[in-house]
Amino acid sequence: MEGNSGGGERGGGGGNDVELVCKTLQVEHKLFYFDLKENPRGRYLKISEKTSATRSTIIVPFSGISWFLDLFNYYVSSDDHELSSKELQLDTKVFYFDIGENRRGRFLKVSEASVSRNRSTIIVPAGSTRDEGWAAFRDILAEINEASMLFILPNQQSSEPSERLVGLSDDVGAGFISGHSNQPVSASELNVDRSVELPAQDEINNMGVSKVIRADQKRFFFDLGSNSRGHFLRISEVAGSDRSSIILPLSGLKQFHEIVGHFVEITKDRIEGMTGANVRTIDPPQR
DNA sequence: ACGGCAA
Repeated sequence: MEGNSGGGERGGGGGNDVELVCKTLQVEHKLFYFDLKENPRGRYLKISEKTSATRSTIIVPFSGISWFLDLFNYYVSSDDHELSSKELQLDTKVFYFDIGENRRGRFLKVSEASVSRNRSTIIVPAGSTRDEGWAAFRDILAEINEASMLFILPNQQSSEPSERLVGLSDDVGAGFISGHSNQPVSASELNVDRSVELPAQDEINNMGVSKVIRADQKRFFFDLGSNSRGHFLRISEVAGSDRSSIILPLSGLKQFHEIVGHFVEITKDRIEGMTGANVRTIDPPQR
């Protein structure tokens, strides 16, 4: 997309990265490009704002896409002028969302700040009626978020530690993790020793929330835990004396939920009438 | 076709 003529980009410019999804949106006289891209390091969403004279780009880590969607939903659906600024921290990057207004109207400024690069910013006009500029932007994010699920790999979250979600400055909706309650996890803690597997059985410090479900002959245990590298959900399949687990960093939990919802949706005529009646809360495991 | 941000 974006008329990459000549192929001059190389060495970190992302010019050779594979484009998975490309969309454009015009809001007033601005053109926004949304490119979901992939390279050997992982996936990311590039959002560019193009006017006749200028171009500005932000790079959203894959794990941040659904947070962007939620934040735009917040700015679209919240009432009038009680909108506050928000911060979204994604490992090494922080995104700042700020409302502004001038004689051309209201706008949402989204700034990306990272240690290595200059701050870059895009500005999304609210639009004249019902925030339709923001709503259209939100709709594109929703489409990309939806489409990204079709590309996701089982390893996506845990294989991309640089995209680990750290926290959000403020609660803006039911789906948000409140990063300031309990013990916020610092980025430095999360970045320690990336080469090691996330948890070990004996360093699990459970947080008192466990569930078990029975499906046919299998039992699945869901346990929250944490270690020096952060919080995670462990899902264990237990059959006889064998137990195998997957470890899901909390940064991946939201997308995990959305993907499960996707499969519930497309299989709903086959699972109709199967309730969650055999789900019960159990005592937390002892260490 | 605007034009914001902010170095």
